[in-house]
Amino acid sequence: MNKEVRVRFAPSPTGALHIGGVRTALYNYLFAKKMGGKFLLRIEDTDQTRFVPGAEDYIKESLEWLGISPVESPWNPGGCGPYRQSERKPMYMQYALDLVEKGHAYYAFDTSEELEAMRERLTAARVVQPQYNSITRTQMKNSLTLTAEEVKARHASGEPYVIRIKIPRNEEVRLNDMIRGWVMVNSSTLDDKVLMKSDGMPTYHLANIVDDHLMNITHVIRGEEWLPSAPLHVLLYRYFGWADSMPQFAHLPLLLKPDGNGKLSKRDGDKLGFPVFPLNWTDPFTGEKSSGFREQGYLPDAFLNFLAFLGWNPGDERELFTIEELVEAFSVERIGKSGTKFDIAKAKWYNEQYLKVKPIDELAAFFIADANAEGFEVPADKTEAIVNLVKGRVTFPADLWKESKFIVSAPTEFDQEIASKKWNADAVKVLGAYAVTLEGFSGPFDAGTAKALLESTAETEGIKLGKVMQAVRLAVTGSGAGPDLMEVFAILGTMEVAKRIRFALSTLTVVA
RNA sequence: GGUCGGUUCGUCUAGGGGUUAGGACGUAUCCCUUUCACGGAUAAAACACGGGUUCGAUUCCCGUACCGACUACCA
Repeated sequence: MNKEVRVRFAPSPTGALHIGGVRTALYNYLFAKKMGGKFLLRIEDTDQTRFVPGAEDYIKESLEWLGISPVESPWNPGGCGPYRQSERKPMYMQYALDLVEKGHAYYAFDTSEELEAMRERLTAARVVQPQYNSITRTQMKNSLTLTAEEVKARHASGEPYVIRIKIPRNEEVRLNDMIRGWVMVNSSTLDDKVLMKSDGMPTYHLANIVDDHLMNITHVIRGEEWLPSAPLHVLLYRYFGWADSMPQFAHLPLLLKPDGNGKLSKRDGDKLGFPVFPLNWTDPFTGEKSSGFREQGYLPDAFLNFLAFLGWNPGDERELFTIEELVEAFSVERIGKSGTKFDIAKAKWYNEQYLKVKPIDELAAFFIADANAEGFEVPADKTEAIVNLVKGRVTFPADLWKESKFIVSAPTEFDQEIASKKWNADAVKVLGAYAVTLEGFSGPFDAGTAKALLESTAETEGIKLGKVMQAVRLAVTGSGAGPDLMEVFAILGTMEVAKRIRFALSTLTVVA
C-alpha cells in the first residue's frame, strides 16, 4: 500500500529524442519528485534493426541539460539492472514460456509471406479486421493447430518461430487510466500480438510488462499512442499473475503540429520553423542535421517551464515556475486530456522572461563569448553597462551581442532608407557643432550630460532637436532603431561619439 | 474501414448546472519613450452541432460532426 513510487522513462534509441519524449520524461520526473519516489530510465532497444549509434548518449545529455536525470539508468545503475533491454535478453524467454505453459500463449511458425497472404485473403473477403486472432489463428501454422509432434519436430529442426499471446475470444478488458478514467475494450478487437520475436528478442509488449514488474514500477506515464495497446498489457499482467501489483497507467495527450494536423514527429525536423529536438542532432546514417532548442538559445529552465505547460497547468494563474515549484505544484489530475498544439511563440516568450531575470554576469558571459567569437574584444568596464542596456530587447542570449555590436564596432555603413529621409542640412549642422562641443568637453560624461550638451547645441543652431534626432542616431549607430541613444553615448565616451559623427559627416551626403 | 481517445478565444488553458465564461501567448490601439524594444493600459477574440435531463445546460446523458492515436516479428 505504501509502496515507494517508481516511474520510468523508456525511450528507444532510434535517433534523437524528440520533444514529446522529453515532456513525457519531464512529467515522469515531476511525478516521482512530487511523490517522493524515484525516476528511472530504461533503454528499450529490443529492435536491433533500428538501433542508431549515439542515440543513447543523446538521451542522457538531453535530460542532463534540463536537469531531470534519472536516479537509475544504464549509466547509473540501481538495484534493478540491467537497464538496457538488449542486456536483459536472457530474462524474457522464461516468462513467455510460462505463458505458453499456462495456455495464454502459443508458438507460431508462419512466415512473413504467409502472414501477408493471410491479410490479403481477409481483406479480399472484406473482413473488417484482418488480423491474427481467435478466429484466424485456427487457419495458421501454430502450436494450436499443429500436433505436439509437429511442433516438436519444427523446434528440433531449428525452424524459426514466434510466441504469440492467445487473446480470449470475447472478454471485457478494462483499465482505470489516471487521466482518462475507465477505458473498456472487448478482447475480440485485440489481436494475438507477438510476444517473442524469431530473433529471440521480446517485443515491446512483453518486455515492458516484465521489466516494469521486475523494476517495481508503480505508475506508467507514457504517450497516448499506447492507449490502444494498454488492454493487451492489462491482460498480460493478469496472465502473469501480477494483477495485484499492476502499475497505474496515465496516458498523456499528444503534442500536435501547430497547423493541427497530426502529432509532432521526428521527421518534422526543422520543417515547421522550429526544432523538434532538445539538442542538435546529426543522423549518423544520412548525415542529415537537425537543430536543437539548446543550440537555438533556449535556456533549460525556460524550456522546461514551457514544456511543463504543454498539457498541464497548476490551476491558478501563475506562469513562471522553477523546477522546484513545478514539482511542488504538479499533479497528474491536472494533466489535460486533449492534444496540444506546439506554439513556438510561447516558447520564445518564456525564454525572454527567464533571460530578463538572469544575473548580469551570466548574461555578460554570453555577450563576451559571442563578441570574442567574432574577433572583438569588449572593454571589461563596459560589458555590464552594455548588457544592461540591451537585455530587455532580446529573446536569445545571442541577441545580446547582435543588439549591441554597433557599440563595440563603429558603423561603416548607414541605413540608406533612414539616411534618405532624415539626413538633411539641419542634421549636418547640429552634428558638426555637437562634435566640436564633445571634443572640447572634459569632465564626467553620462547620459544626462550627453543629452544636455546635445540640446544646447541644437538650441544654439536654432534647430529643434526632435527633427534631427534620427539623424544623430544614424550617424553614431548606423541604423534608425536601437537602445537609448544617450546611454549609448555615455558608454562610447565623448571622443568616440565625435569620431563617429565626423565619419558620418564625411560619408553621408545630403540629398535634396 | 475498425477500435480507442478527444473537442472552451487563432494558440495554451481556467471554470463548471444560474459567471459580465477568467488568465497567458499572439494580434490591435493608446500611454511611456525625441527611435525600436521593454513596461503599463485597453480592445477584439471561445463553450463544435443536434437532441434529451432540468425551472435553468457551456457544464450531466445520448447521438452527429470534426480532430487525433492505434491497427508490424517498431517502439
